[in-house]
Amino acid sequence: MVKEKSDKIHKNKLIKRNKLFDAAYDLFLTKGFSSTAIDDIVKKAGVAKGTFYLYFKDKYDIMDHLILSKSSLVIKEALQKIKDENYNNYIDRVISFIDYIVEYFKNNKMLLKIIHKNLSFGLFRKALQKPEEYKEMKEVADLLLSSLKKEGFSDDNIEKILFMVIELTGSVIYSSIILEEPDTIDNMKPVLFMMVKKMLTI
Amino acid sequence: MVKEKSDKIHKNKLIKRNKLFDAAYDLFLTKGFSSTAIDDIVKKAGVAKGTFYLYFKDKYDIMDHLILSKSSLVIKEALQKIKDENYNNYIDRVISFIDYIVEYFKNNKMLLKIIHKNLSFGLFRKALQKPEEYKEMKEVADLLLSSLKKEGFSDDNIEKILFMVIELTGSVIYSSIILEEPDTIDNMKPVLFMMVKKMLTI
Amino acid sequence: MVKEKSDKIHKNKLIKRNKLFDAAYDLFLTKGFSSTAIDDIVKKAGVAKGTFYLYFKDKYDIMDHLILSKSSLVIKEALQKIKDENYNNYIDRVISFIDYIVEYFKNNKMLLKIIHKNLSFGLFRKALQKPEEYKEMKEVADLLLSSLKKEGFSDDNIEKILFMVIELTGSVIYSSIILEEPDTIDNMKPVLFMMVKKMLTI
Amino acid sequence: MVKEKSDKIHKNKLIKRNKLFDAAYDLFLTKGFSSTAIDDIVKKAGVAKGTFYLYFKDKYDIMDHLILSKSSLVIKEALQKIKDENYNNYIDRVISFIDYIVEYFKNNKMLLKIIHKNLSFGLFRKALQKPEEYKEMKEVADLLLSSLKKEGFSDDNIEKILFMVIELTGSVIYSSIILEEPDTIDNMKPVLFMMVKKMLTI
DNA sequence: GATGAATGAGCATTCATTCAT
DNA sequence: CATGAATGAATGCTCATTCAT
Repeated sequence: MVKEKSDKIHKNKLIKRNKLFDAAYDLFLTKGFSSTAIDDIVKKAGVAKGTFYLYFKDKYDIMDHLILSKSSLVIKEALQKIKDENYNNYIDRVISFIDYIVEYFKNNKMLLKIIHKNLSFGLFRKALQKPEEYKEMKEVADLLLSSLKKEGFSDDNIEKILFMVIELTGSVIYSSIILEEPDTIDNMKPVLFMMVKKMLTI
Repeated sequence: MVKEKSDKIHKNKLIKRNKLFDAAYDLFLTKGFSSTAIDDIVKKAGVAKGTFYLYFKDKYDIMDHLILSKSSLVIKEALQKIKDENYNNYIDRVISFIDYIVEYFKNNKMLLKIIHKNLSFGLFRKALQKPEEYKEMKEVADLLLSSLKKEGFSDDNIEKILFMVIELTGSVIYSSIILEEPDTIDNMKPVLFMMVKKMLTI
Repeated sequence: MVKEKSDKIHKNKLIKRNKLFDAAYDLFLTKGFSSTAIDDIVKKAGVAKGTFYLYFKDKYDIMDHLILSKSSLVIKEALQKIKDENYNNYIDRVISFIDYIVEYFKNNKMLLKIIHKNLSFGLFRKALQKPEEYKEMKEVADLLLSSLKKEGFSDDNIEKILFMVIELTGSVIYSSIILEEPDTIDNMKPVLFMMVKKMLTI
Repeated sequence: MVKEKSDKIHKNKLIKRNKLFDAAYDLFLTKGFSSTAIDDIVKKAGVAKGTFYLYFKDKYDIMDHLILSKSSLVIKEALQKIKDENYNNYIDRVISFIDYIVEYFKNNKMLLKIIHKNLSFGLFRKALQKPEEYKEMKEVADLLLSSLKKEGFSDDNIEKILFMVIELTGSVIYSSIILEEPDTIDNMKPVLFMMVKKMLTI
């Protein structure tokens, strides 16, 4: 009886939190981050202003959670894809991984605009640090790292190189999709892949 | 006589503009951009509030000019350096260019923080588009581009590759100097150079 | 219990709104509209600045409400008077109605200054459009309209003529009371009544 | 020699003043009075800001001159028209006078918006008080007044009645042309004429 | 007379945060 | 847990006016 009740309460709490989360996501996408006031979020979520502060510290807090959640999703999907495809070649795996992310953001420009240059290694690392939630991710990520290790890259360098690949990818994706600078993403992709291949070849 | 007069006025205007410029620079460095109010800037510059709006549209406007001015300076110096050194090898030239910039920002962390990830190709291009002011820069930049061309890179790819080199460099510099992520800049440098060499080798 | 609570809150809100309303009225009367800052209003009302925007959109909004409220009051009283007096003659009714308004503003020059030429048909109509609040007004107004109709005025013309009578009265009241132009109100009144009688005679 | 010179200077002064005048007129018409800054006026006029203050006290000053100038023009034209037409009947003369003004503002809504309810007797009187400039106007106005006098109106009442006719006309013109309230000007005109006739009939 | 750079008071408006209910 | 009225500091921006040249 008591357990049921607390479950219900817990569920209700989660519902409110999610309502805020979704409302914020929608508003950040449509109005942009800085133009979205907490007032807007709570109104859209249908809760009182004070309630917001029960679940999040401030606008930046909910934004951080949003970026983490949305980016983790993409990365998760991308990792799942290369897990499913079973490439022999580790480079093809990375390229496929990158390709998935590129295509994802081609279709989600607004999200890309928001998470902007936060699409970075730091995020990647953060995602990997929540082991409970990202067990499977970690698993696949390790696969990638061990592949590179097998190829003869030094332990020290593997992480750094992966970091650079991710940063480069993030930069190109943002710049070419949002600004078409220096060219469209479709024209950049072959060059990007070429560069990534070079970077990952010993 | 008349000319002298207008010269003096013109000079005075330049002085005021620079006062605002310098004040804003100092404040952005110490307090950060978003914590700096226009009130702070004019107080530090010793001019009236309205004067600010005589020279700049708003805080973002002065920031843009600041980023462009400060970054141009670094790039100019770096280009001058590789011009002076007369390398035979075009890759060495690029590496030397990057090295200068890395070292510069190692000693100017606050500036780096401010111009953040604006240290990018877009900026580079902007600087090159002010021909009157950046004649020498253009000259050396062309040298670099022609070197790559000579090496057999296709016209189409040269710009894209250079873009990626710059973006990667910018990302690594920012991340490693400010966040020491994934490692310190000194530990990242050799790997960065390695990657850049790979990217620029046909 | 719950009802009591919400009643209390509702009451408090009304009190705050009225405080702002009264403060604005006082200030508009003494300092004039354009010289009154929102700062002045909230200071006088003893509430925070933000509170103002909880109840009114801006200075013009509170002004509109003020004009409507104050003018409705006068019109209401004037209508009540002619209702009480039970004239046989419809023209005497109108004259009496006008006379009440003239005398009212003779004793409230400051209010007249504020509502200026807003004392017009538009206002009159606005007031009549809030049926819940102005049921009695509507009732008496209809009496007036039907009187004119009975006299043989065409339906189409009744409204127009009434409009003109009101506009003329408003103009004369403002001009003669505030500017004594072209003469004092006491000297204008007989001529005004004469004109109104002519206008309402078929 | 000296005279020529001062003539030229005087001419130049007049040119500048007129430039400001025309610029202000254009801007008030297009942007509205309160949205027009002195900055806008001087920029459009092609003179320096300080120059404005050489000719006008402030924005209200130039506005007053504008209203007087533009309204005088209309009234002058209307008076000229009834002078030319040589009606026997004084009422027809007044009706024709009003008709001219109505038609004028039907085609100059923007001007009407600006001079708003300033189209009043006060203005009429002001115009008549500048004898040098408005000699002809005075002449025709006197014709009108004497006509009414001849009809048996008492000296005292003539001015008051004329005042009311003008005020009523102004109100109806503004309300019906700008707001179409309570009806369009074309529907209001016959009723207005009817009322005016009644007011002017002994 | 003419200029236009400089001024700075003045003001509306926003919005994160609190807290009594 | 939830509410939402109240707060008031913070701040960008305008614009009439002045005055040295």
